[in-house]
Amino acid sequence: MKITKAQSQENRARIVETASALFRERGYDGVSVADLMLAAGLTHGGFYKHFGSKAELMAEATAHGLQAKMHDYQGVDMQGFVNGYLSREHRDSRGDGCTMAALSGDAARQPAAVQAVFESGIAMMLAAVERGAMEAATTPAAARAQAIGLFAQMVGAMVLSRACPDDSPLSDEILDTCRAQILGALGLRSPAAERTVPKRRRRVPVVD
Amino acid sequence: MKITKAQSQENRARIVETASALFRERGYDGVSVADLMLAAGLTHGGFYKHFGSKAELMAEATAHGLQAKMHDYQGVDMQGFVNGYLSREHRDSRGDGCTMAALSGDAARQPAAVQAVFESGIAMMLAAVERGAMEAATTPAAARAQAIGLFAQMVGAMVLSRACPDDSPLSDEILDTCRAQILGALGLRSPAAERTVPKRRRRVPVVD
DNA sequence: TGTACATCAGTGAACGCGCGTTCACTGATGTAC
DNA sequence: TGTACATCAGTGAACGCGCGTTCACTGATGTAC
Repeated sequence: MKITKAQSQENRARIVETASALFRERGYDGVSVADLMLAAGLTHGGFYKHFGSKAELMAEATAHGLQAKMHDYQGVDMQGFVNGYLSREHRDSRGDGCTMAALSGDAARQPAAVQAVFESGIAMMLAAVERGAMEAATTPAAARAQAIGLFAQMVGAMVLSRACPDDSPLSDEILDTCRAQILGALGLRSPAAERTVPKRRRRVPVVD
Repeated sequence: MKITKAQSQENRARIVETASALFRERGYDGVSVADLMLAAGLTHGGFYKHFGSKAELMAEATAHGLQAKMHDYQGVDMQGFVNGYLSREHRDSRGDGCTMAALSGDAARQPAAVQAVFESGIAMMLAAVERGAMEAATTPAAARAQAIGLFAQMVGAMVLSRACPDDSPLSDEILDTCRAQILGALGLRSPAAERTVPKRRRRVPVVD
């Protein structure tokens, strides 16, 4: 029953990937070690040959999920990023989606190691959004502030829309409104149906 | 060992209030019925004299928490609301804070009854913010869109800042930046220390 | 108003169950010669 | 290149523990007369 070194590393990687998706779907506490190992095609006893504890895997799977998503976003422009992020598809497939939107709420109650992973994940994501916002911004500081504001709004919109029941009109409204608002602020357009999209109107400072 | 009707109702109310705070602090799954009843000063067996199941209490305690916070916000102006919401004190006291920021992430995995409570809570909150945004907005639709965008940003900022470890500079930066940005968008000022607060600069469309 | 008794909120032990983790065992791999 | 054997990833039963929920029991309340 011994296995090739390569096979073992493959198994380990599969456990991490499976855990990353399952944690996003069901939360850290919603996935047992036995559940996870079954989903990875192994028996639960072998888990501790790869990881010291479940908490250790939580940190590693979270880091993996954050980095994998960053990699997916390579080469995607701001318009595609915002449209994809604030889509119904993203809302309805937690296991494939953004780790921050899926697990930030849980992370606040997890060990410091998990929170440290989140912190660096947020920093990475903000740096990337900041780069995307640079063209429209006047200064680096303005680009960073805009990146933080935009990303906070995107995460908040996703979290709130997911807290609503299935087929909630409010859930859709939150996504659609935030998407239009963010694209408007970046000087971009929504490629999808032009809905009731109240753009933030520039207040005229002189007249009125 | 029988108790006055009034005493019993008081006990029930105390269970709901205690649960509301504990759920916000530790998440729905982080509070056991025994924990909760102990915190309410009772023994765990009596729980089922008041509630059919833990899930039933989850819905009721969530509704209570949402309504209690709405009541607290009565008569608070937008500036006070935004400053209080995006404060370190709010970030660091989950049990006393906004139910949406504390439990939206968990709600997505809870029974439909809990999600329905969240939906109406979000609707209530958005209606209130919408009223507060009306003065600065040009149309009702613009006020609603702004309310949704603002609130999503506030919730997202709180959730992300809480996912960071204690004493994280990034956690502070997220709160400070979003607070300044939102107050700026509403034409208000931050009363707290004027930090590295890059206000969103109005892009000049003609020159450059 | 006073007495007799049914009610039922609260108690605390007990239930079955799933959790994270441990452990003795297996047997193909990979190394030493 | 062939043989002998130590290694160790994977197995599956077992551990103690805490969970949500049930239940027989208690005894002051609140009602019926």
